Amino acid sequence: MKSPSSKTKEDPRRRLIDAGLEIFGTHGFEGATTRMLAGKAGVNQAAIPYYYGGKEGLYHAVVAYIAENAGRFILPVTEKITAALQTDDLSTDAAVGLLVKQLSAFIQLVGQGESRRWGRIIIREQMQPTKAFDIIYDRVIRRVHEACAGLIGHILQIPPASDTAIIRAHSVVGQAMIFQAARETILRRLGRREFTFDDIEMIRSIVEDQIRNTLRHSSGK
Amino acid sequence: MKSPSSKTKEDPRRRLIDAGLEIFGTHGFEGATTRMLAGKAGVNQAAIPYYYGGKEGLYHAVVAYIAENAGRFILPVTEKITAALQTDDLSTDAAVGLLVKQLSAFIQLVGQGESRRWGRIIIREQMQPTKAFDIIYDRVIRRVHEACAGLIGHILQIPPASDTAIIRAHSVVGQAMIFQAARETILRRLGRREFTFDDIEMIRSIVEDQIRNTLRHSSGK
DNA sequence: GTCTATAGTCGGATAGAC
DNA sequence: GTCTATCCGACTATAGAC
Repeated sequence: MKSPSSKTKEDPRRRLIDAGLEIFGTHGFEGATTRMLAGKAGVNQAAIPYYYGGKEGLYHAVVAYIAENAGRFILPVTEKITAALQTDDLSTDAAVGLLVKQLSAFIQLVGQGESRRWGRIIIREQMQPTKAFDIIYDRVIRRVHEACAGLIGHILQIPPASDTAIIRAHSVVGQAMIFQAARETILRRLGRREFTFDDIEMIRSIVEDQIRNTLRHSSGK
Repeated sequence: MKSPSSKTKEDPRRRLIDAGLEIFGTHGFEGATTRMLAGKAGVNQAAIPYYYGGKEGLYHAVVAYIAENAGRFILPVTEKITAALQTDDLSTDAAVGLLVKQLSAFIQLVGQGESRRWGRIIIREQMQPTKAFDIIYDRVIRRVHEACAGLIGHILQIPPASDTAIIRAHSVVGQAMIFQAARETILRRLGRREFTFDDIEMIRSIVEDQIRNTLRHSSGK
């Protein structure tokens, strides 16, 4: 079974993206070499300039790929939140529930083994945004953060664009992100090589705990 | 005033460390070049192999320098905690207070402008530990985490080496670390180029809030 | 102790065969 | 569309003048 003019074995473009997730994640953009990338993908080194115009073009394609996949997973919840915030008859409990739901989705995303590959790319971009960061920031990160800040503003009855709401939103989202950024340290402390299902569930429940307890007992400050 | 045989203008070793903080922080170990490092330090490129045996030797020296400075700042509180945990007549309120104090020290450390330079180095090492990570892990990170897990174990009346205590400790410390890791994103959301004093104080108070509310209302789970 | 010069390797992109 | 071969610049480390 081989279609006439589509894929002979598998699209080299796709394989380069896959290799990029691994290699850029491990070595960073500067540390990655086109030879590593081509080797991992099982294609020729000259294929990178050919298909993506160069190393940087491949990198941008990789980040866009990450944005699309992460977005497909968590943006549905985000959109539900945006809609709920516009109805104006959203109870505090419901808002807290939505926040927990958004964070749970995020933790699930971060918890799955695959995220090890692309997570490092995103954390690096968070530390030092390049042109590639705009791609994922506009498509995913900003939307999720605005939704969370919106919910927090609603719960604490403060403006969603206030510094307080923004910083609290980062604090909440950060709790989940940290298990991505400090993954190796945490695993070292736990004496494991990989998170178990129970670990993920425990992280989820701790974050839920912190959301519920913190937001319930805080005045808007 | 110039001592007979010590420093002519300023120790080139010191200047290389200083350049290393900046350059390794910006480009990572692989992305940094000896020419960048030497240029920033205002010394000759050959000075790096001469003084530190090579690029990697300089990198290790930089990480050791970070460990020492960060340790000088936060380990005093850590040691106070370790001592308090051994007395066995530590009240829950006092334990919570110590945890807040440890985190406040950490946030202050992370909040100061200088941390922008070395913070990225440490985050990178957390994501992908190299030999250099052992230096700062053993001297600082492990101690702080063990102290925090100890306090949390005490407060929640669970073993300090349990997965729950360890993960909760990471969750708490992570809340502060995220303002380092996601610094650029948060500043982008806030529309600033640098954290203000008020920002740092707000972060500190939010973390304190979360510690007090979460640990007070949680059963050990 | 600090410099210049250079050796030897490896980087990304390109030319051109097939 | 995929390969080999290669250009040329940049890399780290070293040799040796001063």
